Amino acid sequence: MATRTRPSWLDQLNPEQQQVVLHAHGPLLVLAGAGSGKTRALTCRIAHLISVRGVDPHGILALTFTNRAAREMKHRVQELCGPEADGVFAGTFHSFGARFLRRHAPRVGRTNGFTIYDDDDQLRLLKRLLKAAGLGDRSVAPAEARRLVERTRRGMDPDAMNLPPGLQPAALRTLLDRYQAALDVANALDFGDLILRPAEALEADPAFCARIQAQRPWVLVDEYQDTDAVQERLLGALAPAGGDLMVVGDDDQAIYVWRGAQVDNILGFQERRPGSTVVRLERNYRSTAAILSAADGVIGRNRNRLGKRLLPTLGAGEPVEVAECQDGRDEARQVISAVSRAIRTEDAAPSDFAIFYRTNAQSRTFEDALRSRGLPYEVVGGVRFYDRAEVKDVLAYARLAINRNDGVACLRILNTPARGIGKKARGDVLAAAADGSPWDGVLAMAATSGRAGKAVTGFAALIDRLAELAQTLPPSQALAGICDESGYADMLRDRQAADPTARDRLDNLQELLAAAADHEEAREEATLASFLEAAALHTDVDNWDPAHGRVTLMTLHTAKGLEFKRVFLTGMEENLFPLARGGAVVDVEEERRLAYVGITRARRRLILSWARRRMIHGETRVCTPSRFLREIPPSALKTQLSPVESATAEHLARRSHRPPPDPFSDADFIDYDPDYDAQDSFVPALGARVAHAVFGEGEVVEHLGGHGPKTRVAVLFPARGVKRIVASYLTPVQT
DNA sequence: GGGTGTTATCTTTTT
DNA sequence: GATAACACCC
Repeated sequence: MATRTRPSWLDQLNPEQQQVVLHAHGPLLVLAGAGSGKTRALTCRIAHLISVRGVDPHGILALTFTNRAAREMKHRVQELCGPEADGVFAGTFHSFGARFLRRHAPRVGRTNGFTIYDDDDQLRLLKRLLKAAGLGDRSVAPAEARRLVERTRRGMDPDAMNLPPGLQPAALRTLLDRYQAALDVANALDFGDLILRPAEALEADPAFCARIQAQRPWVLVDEYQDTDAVQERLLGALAPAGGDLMVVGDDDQAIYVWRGAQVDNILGFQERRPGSTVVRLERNYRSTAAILSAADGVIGRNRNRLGKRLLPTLGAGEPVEVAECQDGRDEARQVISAVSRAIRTEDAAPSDFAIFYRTNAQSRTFEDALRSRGLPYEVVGGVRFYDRAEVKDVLAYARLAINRNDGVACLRILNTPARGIGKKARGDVLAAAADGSPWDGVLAMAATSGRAGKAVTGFAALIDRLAELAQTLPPSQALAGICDESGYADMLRDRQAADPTARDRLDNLQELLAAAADHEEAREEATLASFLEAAALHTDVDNWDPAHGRVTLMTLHTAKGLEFKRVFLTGMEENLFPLARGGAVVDVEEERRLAYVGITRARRRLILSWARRRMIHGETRVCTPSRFLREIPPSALKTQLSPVESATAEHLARRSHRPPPDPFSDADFIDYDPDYDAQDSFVPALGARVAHAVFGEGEVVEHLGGHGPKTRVAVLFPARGVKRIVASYLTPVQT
């Protein structure tokens, strides 16, 4: 091997990081605790492959979950080895899938101009299909239908699912078929397709698959703990068993299990890829020892984890603080006062601060408080810019101009602004379309005389004119033309007197045009189509930049992967965090991992707040402090929690002093502590699908006795055989 | 057919 | 508290 000079940055890495960078060949699993420099190890490895081992950058594929993470990774590789890094593909799973499919569209029955249906598009389509199937009214909620679609994508069988009362497996199959057919007619693919279809295309043609593998033999995956079954399938196709696949993850930061991520991917990696190397990164370079102690105290309560240390490299730092507040407004007041005080007296900058919360609804009180104090702030997440109704409407015109068969787009703007195509005419259009696209219905209706026919003719002519714009003008000008020609901008202008939001909506359209202009700057060959794809795959955090110099407000989920000097973790109350649904906490361990993610974002200062009363769903509720507060070692806290709090959370305090059993002990049978999380356990029925964090998913084959959460059951795990387990260690698999 | 007002519903996290 | 579906009136 032609070894070039040993780069100086290699010496700045710790031995484990060096091991990652220098790893020669074969599968590599990196278990990286929070703040352990995993991105550094990842980027240095890529740089090392290129500049020392002489690997062709085009042979490197780095997959992440957000565009922001991908951009940052690429940027850092460029810093290390210069413009050579340009050849590396660093992108999200979805952007990789989209790019792959543009190139190989015919393999999945599409043309390369296919449209991407986002969540909202998917929901609208399902809603229409449900209505057409007579399941429209409350028997099957569209969101439920979407979950079922996603579940079948991950390989589940409708017959094995727990379906809502109004839906038979056969009806679900029909629905799925119609959904698929509608996507086919529309030349559209939904988010799930962007990953599933490439996997299927590769699996279907071994020679093709081998060619792709040879093109990009180096595959690196970040945040591996959040991959789902389909993503794992894609990775299986992209990297052969003994191939150079590197995955980096932290089972303690798995916060998307609710969305189908399977922690089993990371837990079972070594088994699936024999001969793999495992490296643990446990030295933390981000946070003070006090913050790490808090993080460790909380995550240590989880039973289902591989178990990692967080070794501090910094001093103890300031103790972690807990702020008790009277209500949500008081909480906002206290938090913002602390921010403002630190800026005044401690030379802190607004961008040092992050305010985290469990649900988006909590952001408002903080926004109000920040605004009245005149502090610059930025809310990241919530309603995505590209999900705002007016933005989606205008983009729907663009989509329809490019692709007349985009049914969701067509129906969305058929009568927006109002042009005389009401409920009746809309029904006629759909009837005329039959199994074809709604546009076929539009053309059929346009051929009729009468009032509706005339209106529809006008609509068809409008779309033809817009198509002309779309073909001849750059994206920003084409969109400007759409706002004008369609009458959409006029509609908003007319509404300004009556509707105070109309002004904001007009501003949003201006912002859309600006975003399109930015896109033109950034891409060599910017087209309206490429802008639409970027818009569909864009996330809110992609734009976030500490250089904006603002206080950052975001949910804990959005915070993953980021770090801040000073962090406020707010709403630390039972039922809010951990969040309860329908009166019960669904998965405490996942909530706890979320708390762990939040705590470990903080570099220097961490303040947790809780309110005695809080408005929830429009009514004031009395709250008790989160059990997670109790789980922080008292030695890491500035002030001890008051006795009142411990009285209200007595049972939580009691259980929190018991060490969790080791989930990896060799004992075939795991002992049960009745006080521990009893309220979160359930007793699965015979034949029920259940999940175990270590063994994965299985089926209950026998009841072995015991009562309530103590019930012991035998579970058949496809990969591991039959295990006898106490029910409380199992979670139901939603079907 | 369209626009307005009312009611009902449901509130998590998102590539 | 906010939004969406719904009913009613023009």
